[in-house]
Parts: sequence; C-alpha cells; structure tokens
Amino acid sequence: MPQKPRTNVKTALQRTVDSLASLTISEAESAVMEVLWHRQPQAADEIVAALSKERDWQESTVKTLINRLLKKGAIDAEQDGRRYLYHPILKRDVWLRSQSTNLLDRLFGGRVAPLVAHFSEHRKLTRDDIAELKRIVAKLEKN
Amino acid sequence: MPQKPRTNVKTALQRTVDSLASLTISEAESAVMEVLWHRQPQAADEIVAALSKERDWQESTVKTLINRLLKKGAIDAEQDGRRYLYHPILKRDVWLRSQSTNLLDRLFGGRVAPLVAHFSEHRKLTRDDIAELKRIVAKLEKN
DNA sequence: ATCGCACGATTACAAATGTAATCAACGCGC
DNA sequence: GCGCGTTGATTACATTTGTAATCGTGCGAT
Repeated sequence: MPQKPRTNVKTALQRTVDSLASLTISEAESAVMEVLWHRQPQAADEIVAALSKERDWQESTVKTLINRLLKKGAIDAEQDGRRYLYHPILKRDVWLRSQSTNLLDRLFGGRVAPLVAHFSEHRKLTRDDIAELKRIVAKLEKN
Repeated sequence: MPQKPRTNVKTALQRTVDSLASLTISEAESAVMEVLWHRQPQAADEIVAALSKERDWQESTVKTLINRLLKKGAIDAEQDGRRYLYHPILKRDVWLRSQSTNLLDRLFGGRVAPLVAHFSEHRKLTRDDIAELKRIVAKLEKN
C-alpha cells in the first residue's frame, strides 16, 4: 500500500524552526516572555501581576505586548471560560541561543573565548565564576 | 600659592563616562562605528566605500548614520579642506562592555559561566576554543 | 431582564530606526 | 567668472517600539 503522499516533514519543521529563530522579540516583549517561560500557562492578569514587580507598566501596556506576541506567533492562547490562558511557543532556549549567537557574531567574531577574555579583563569574575568555568572546560575536554 | 579653584575633575570625567556608557547606538549605526574603530579618521566617502562591502546601503544612508552619530556624540568631525574627517569618540571597548554586560544581565543573570555553558551545549566549541578557554581560566586562577 | 464589570480588541501617538532623496554651498576646471 | 560636481545638511517616510487609553461585549449579580 503506497504511503499517503505527504509534504516533506523535515522541510515543514525547518520552516517552523526558521520562523521561530527569526522571530524578533523586542525588549519589552521579552519581559512578558520571561514571565511565561517561568510559569505557563498564565492569564493576562497574572502576567500583569508578575510584571508589576519589575516594570512600571499599566495593565493596557501589558495587554498590548501580549497581543503583539500573539500576532508574531511567539505565544498562543487557549480559551478558558471568558478569558485566555497564554503559552509560550517560542522556546526560551531557542531565543537565548539566537540572542547570544547574534551578539557573539557581531562583537566577538562568533567566538566564545574572546568574550570570556573581555570579561576577564573588564569585569570582576568571582572565584566561583572561575571555578565554574574550570569545571565546564574540564568537562568539555573530556568529550 | 593657592591652587586655582577648579571644578571637580573626577566628577566631570564621570559625567563623560556615564554619558558615553549610556550612549545608545543602533545596529546600523554600529556598522559605521566598526569602520571607524578599524581605521580613523576617515572621510565620509571612505566610510561609504568600506561599508559597501558588507551592506547594501546608498551613500545617503551612510551620511544619515554619520549625522546621527555626530548628534549623539559618538563620533566627531575634524575639518579637512572642503570635507570632514571623522573620529570615533565612543571607545569600542566601552561599547563592547556595555553590550555584553547588558546581554549577560538580561539573559544569564549577569554571569559568564552560564553563557559558556549554554554554548557548550548548543554550539560547537572547537578544540581551539576549548584550549583558549582553558588558558584563560588558568591565567585567571593564578591571580 | 438589566447593569456594570472583567477582558480582550482596537486605536493612539511619540520616539527611534532603517533607508533614502533632495537641497545648498563652495571650490575647481574651463 | 561661471557652471558643475562633491560633500555635508535637511527633509522624508514607513516600520517598530514603548506606552497607553478607549471600545465592545458577554457573564454574573440583583
């Protein structure tokens, strides 16, 4: 029995990944994402409450940001009675990577070492940081 | 003989540093800065030429960016006959630090180690990168 | 059945940003 | 001396972002 013809799954997935990777989240929007990454799903008023601790935003400001994120496809909404519960679609991981890769590429030629060197010169690295780095490097060497 | 009364130099310097640190340079503007950081001073047409290799910008676009940087105080201009030669005022170092500190603070709780860990999971670190990191860590430990 | 309120949706608006075209002045070659 | 081209200055305009206010609608209490 011939398999059902199907569009190439890999390609479709890749499209999704690409579109998520290229999703551009503004600074303000990322604050909303962080709240949802921390706990999900959450209703609008919960998000507002969570954000009220760090940002001096009106409720409607947060609503706007939620809507922009919906439009961008970074989050989605599940109906829950009269209201919605919001889930992140964009994964924090993916976003983190794109953000840091972007910075590294633009400022440090894509290499991690120069960034670390930069901080070792300009920013106090604590004893703990150094120990942690040592651990990481040791582990990397083993593989 | 009493010293000439003077305004507090330290404070004035600090003001300057602060203002430079808080200077906000857009992505497009930073491309112009990179050109000037690479070689300085340069005339507008040299900057245009240098940028033509990486960006598909019209001459007037670059001129606009140069003007915005002047207005922001990130660069200055020295007259040279009929034209100007531009110098960076904002130091690459300072900018680099502010950019990377910002990213680290927002995404990794201000710690370098988690960023490195992130890359060690998600991005191939080459043998060389690892060796380099090891060197850096070793040197850090010595102090 | 009605009124108010809780929520999401729509509209608002200034500033920053990306990307240019056009204007104006002035020195150089003819 | 004069027109032209080079170069900086001014103006333009759409989009994104920050930050809200207002609108519309349907559920729940009375």
